[in-house]
Amino acid sequence: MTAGGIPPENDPPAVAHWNRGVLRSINERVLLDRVRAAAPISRAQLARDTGLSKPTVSTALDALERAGLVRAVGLETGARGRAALLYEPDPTAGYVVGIDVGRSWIRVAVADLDGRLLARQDRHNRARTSATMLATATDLAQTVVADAGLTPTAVVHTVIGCPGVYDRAADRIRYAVNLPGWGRPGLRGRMESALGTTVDIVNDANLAALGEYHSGAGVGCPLFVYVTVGTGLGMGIVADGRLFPGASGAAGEIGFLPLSPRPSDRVGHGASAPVPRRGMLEDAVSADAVVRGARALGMTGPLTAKGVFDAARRGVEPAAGAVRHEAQRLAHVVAAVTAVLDPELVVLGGGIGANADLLMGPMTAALHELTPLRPRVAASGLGEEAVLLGAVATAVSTARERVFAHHAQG
Amino acid sequence: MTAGGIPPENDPPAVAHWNRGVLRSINERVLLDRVRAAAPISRAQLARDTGLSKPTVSTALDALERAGLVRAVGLETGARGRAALLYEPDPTAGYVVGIDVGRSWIRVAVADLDGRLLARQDRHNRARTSATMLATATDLAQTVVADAGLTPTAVVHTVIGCPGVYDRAADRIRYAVNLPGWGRPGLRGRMESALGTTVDIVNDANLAALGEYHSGAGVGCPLFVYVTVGTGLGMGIVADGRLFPGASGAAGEIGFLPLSPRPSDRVGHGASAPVPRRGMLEDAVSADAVVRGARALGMTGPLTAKGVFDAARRGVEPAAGAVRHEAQRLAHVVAAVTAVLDPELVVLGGGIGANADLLMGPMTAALHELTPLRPRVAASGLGEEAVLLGAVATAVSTARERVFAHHAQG
DNA sequence: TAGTTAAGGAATTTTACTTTACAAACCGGT
DNA sequence: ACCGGTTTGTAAAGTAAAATTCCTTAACTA
Repeated sequence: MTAGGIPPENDPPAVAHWNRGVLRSINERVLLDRVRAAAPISRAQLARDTGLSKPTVSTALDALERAGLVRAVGLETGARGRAALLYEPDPTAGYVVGIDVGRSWIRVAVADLDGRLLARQDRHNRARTSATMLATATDLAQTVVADAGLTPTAVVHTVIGCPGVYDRAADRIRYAVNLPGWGRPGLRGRMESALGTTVDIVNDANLAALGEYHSGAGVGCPLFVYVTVGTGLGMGIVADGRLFPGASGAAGEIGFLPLSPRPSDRVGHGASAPVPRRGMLEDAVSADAVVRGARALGMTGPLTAKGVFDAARRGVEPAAGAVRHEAQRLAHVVAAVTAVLDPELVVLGGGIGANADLLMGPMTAALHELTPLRPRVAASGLGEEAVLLGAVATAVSTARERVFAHHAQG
Repeated sequence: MTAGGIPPENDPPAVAHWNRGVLRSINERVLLDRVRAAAPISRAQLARDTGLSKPTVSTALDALERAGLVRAVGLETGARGRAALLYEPDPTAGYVVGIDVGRSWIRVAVADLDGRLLARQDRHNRARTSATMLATATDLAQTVVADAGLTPTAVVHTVIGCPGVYDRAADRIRYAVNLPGWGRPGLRGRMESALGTTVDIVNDANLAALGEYHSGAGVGCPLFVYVTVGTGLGMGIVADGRLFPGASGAAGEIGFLPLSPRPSDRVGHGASAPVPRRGMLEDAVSADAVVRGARALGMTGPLTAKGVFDAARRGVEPAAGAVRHEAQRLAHVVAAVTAVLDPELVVLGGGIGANADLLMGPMTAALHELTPLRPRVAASGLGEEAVLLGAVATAVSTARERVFAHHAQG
């Protein structure tokens, strides 16, 4: 009959069934968002806020209540007319797990859909292989879920933060130099079957950035970057509340920033490179560099970056000099990022955020000499908690989507 | 009665009039997009593609046709059954003007809503004041509109590309060092009253990036940057087809990239700066730097960047060396951008794009030594036309939105 | 206790979609 | 030339969901 032997199934419509109750879903979504934003709130107020009619609000809210997404919370009394029934989002509609797999600590937290932490535990990360680290994390997660009095099936979603760039297509982590075996493919699938939830794996600096956006120094900021300096150098970019991941998830990997050619333009003769040597800025800015700088200025003995900062705080001059130099180098990093991205705000985390009292002043001064662009600069509001809180916040967002989608379609 | 003397106007609904025919608008929008994507196309095919029913498609398409947004274009004959009436977007529903105010040329083009150029003119930019430049541009625009046989009122929107960063809030251009008087506030208002259309003012590198996205080397690419090197250094970032403007519109101003500290970490004593001198990479990479490099390698006489490239193409060794050095420096710029943004593609324009045959090889080789990230690198597909075509393409997008919105709401 | 004000809900109308049915138009074959 | 097969476009009927209108209920106020 037709060309092929098998009658070709109609191509799936470019717009999947727009008309079967989609408007209803949209309205329910709008109402749920509004309840989240202005809880506790009455049906009548919702109608005024959204422009929907009262009957529509009522039926939609009934549906949301039956689905367990919102719940009545009390009566608004004291005003003139009839008392209003107030509603709020039901945080027990689902729970999430956030995990921070750091180089020395593994932290796990459980939260409800409001983002309230119900339980958490930290454990020293002594494992040095991918398998044991994964086992520690899942074990800890199960413990914490039990601590919160939840069954594992109540958990809707898990977000794991770790160093490196997770390549979703290949299901493996790239550029995670310090975690042996961590680059083996299939990580996500293993985590999902071990935890019994969906799992997202996200770079730790990116999660920290999202954490600062949701509850730290970057709350509500439409475009900011989170820069962390510690063992290495990392950055997360948050634009309009969402991560800017780059084409392969590697946006913000400023450890790969190259060292620029000398400003003096005196090129050598022939093939002698005008670039002094190839290398990454990471070596020049990370915690080790602070120690190296302090040694070069005459400090002796067993030194750590923290020790140098503490000494500088006590007024020890070589340490203070090393700190000033670190501020200079950091200013270069921030200036480079600023020239490319033009963020409104730069949040400093990691070791830098912890020593912002010393670094911020000279850093901003150096920055102002380097570029006419003037982003606000602030210290992290969450400190070491940033990654974990970011994981939880991201998981909550995803879980909210999923719970609503399940109600609307399933 | 209520608290305040003036009864407070109800807050505008958070969701602006969801009620009145929203679903209809959405469907009409979907249909119009589909007609644009697959013209010429029949009502029956539209129904199949969108998942809407045939009657719905018919009534919506009637509305679009009455509004002048689509038009019947012929009959599909030769197939099995009844001949189908075919529709296409009506490009005469509105027209746009694109203007490229460059340092030496002012270019103007008029296009219809399909983006087809109807007329264009270029004129040498001899003006050196803001006022005369503006007068030249508006004069040229009016001429070109007349050339196209249009009345000025047929033009819906104008987009102007120029150096610098347009600050929408302050209505003035910042960082446009080479255009005296161009930073005076009120530019947009003056242009709008002079041209009788709405006007957008956009950085020229950003427009070139959009041009490459719509019809150049970056067609359909979800994340790419356009880097232009000429008198200065500029960049535009396109993510998901839209410009990434940054917090103040200055994203991509890589002329402000700082020169990094020396990689050798030997900090000096006391306050002697570890940063050799403050300065911007722009000086080290722009066209002038090519000439300086060539002189340093022994070339004499009156030199231009173009001359150096031509000489290198003829095999003159000092020139070839200068080009290699330029490629090295350019690789540093690209590596820095890549570390921050992780683009899928880097499009090279301006003088670099014109000499991609010489630069691309050594540039990518140097890039691969600087970073493990490997963005694709390509030469501009539009050359000197990029800014103008980008202005037109952007104006077409805005005009399409506006024309449809006018039909849906007005 | 009566009056005022606002909330919630029922009945009705409006809008805009789908389904079903059908006439019109085109092709190919006899 | 004409007829069956096939597809397009439209008309009529049916349905989902929202708006409008109107009414009851509940709380505070005088």
